[in-house]
Amino acid sequence: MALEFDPIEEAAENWRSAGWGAVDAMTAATSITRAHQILTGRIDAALAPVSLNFSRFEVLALLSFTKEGRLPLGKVGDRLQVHPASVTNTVNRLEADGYVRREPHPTDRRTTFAVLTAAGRRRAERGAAALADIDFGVAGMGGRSRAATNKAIHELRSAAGDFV
Amino acid sequence: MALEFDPIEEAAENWRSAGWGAVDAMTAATSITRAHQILTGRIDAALAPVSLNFSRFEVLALLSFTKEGRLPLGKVGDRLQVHPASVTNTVNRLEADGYVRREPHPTDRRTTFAVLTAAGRRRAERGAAALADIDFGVAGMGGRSRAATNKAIHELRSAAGDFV
DNA sequence: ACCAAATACTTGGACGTCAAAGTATTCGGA
DNA sequence: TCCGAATACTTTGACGTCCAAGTATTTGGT
Repeated sequence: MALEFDPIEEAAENWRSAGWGAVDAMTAATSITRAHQILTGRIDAALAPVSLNFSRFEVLALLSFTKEGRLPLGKVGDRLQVHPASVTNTVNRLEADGYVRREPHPTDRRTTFAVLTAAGRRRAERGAAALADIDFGVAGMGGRSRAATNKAIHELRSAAGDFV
Repeated sequence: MALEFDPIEEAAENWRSAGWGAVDAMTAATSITRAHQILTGRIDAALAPVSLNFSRFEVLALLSFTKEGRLPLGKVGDRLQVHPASVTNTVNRLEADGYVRREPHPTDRRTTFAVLTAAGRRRAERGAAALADIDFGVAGMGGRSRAATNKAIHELRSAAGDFV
């Protein structure tokens, strides 16, 4: 499975040879893509025994941080930065599993709340423990590297307009 | 769309308050996830006019770096680190668009080559130009940050057994 | 008060990814 | 030589994501 060489380094060499430019940018983009792939694999594996995946866990965690364990679906999408359709999908599944339930907004009938159930709150805690156990998938990355990554990506997110 | 605060920083605070631990790891994982989302969006948008996406472009680029513009499907998967089924899928699409064609291996009938066509080679070059134009999606990230990210993720990939 | 525009969510469709199973072929030890 | 194990790819199916369109409701300007 493991190659004898670093495939990203190899790609960078080829890129240079072809005179294609933006090599460091290409390397950064490819690295992030691969990192994401590694993390997703590890995280989903760690959450599977708790019958969650990262998206579902994120919703439960977000809800558990609110005062009342409830949030309009739209807010969930804003906070987690995912498409409204994805929120609907994720909440459907959480609701089917009994971790969340939908409730109408008392005055604005367009709005629906996702409300954490007791089971959902327990599930969020078990998920958090499972993720902490595997260091959120970044095992192998030193503390200094994590900080550097966070800082670098903070620049990217800022430039992308994630926040003011 | 843009929030008034950094949602990842917010999550870290909540995490800390809840006493959930591994906060820096959580932040790193979340950052990488978000970075990937930003890059994917930008890259796919840049490649759309060339009627490619990142996966398809990667295959064309990889083939164009080989001596004869051909590689067994399995090797493609190894190099790009994607599932065999994804390679089949991607090559199907490239073949339908006339950028690649399948050819049988002369001696091992289990093996199939993906062979770059002339149109495919041109398309790879246009794709590379389009990506260089947008700095592979990492615009906003300084050179120092890109290098730091590459180094940090190199650690992660190494620990994950990506190469020897 | 009215009605077009904005907002909130859901639905349906196109894709991409991976896992598991299926088919074909080659390898390697008894 | 034979046959089980390994290899290479495809197929099928479960998911997750986004976009575009559709429904319902509320806002806001006249």
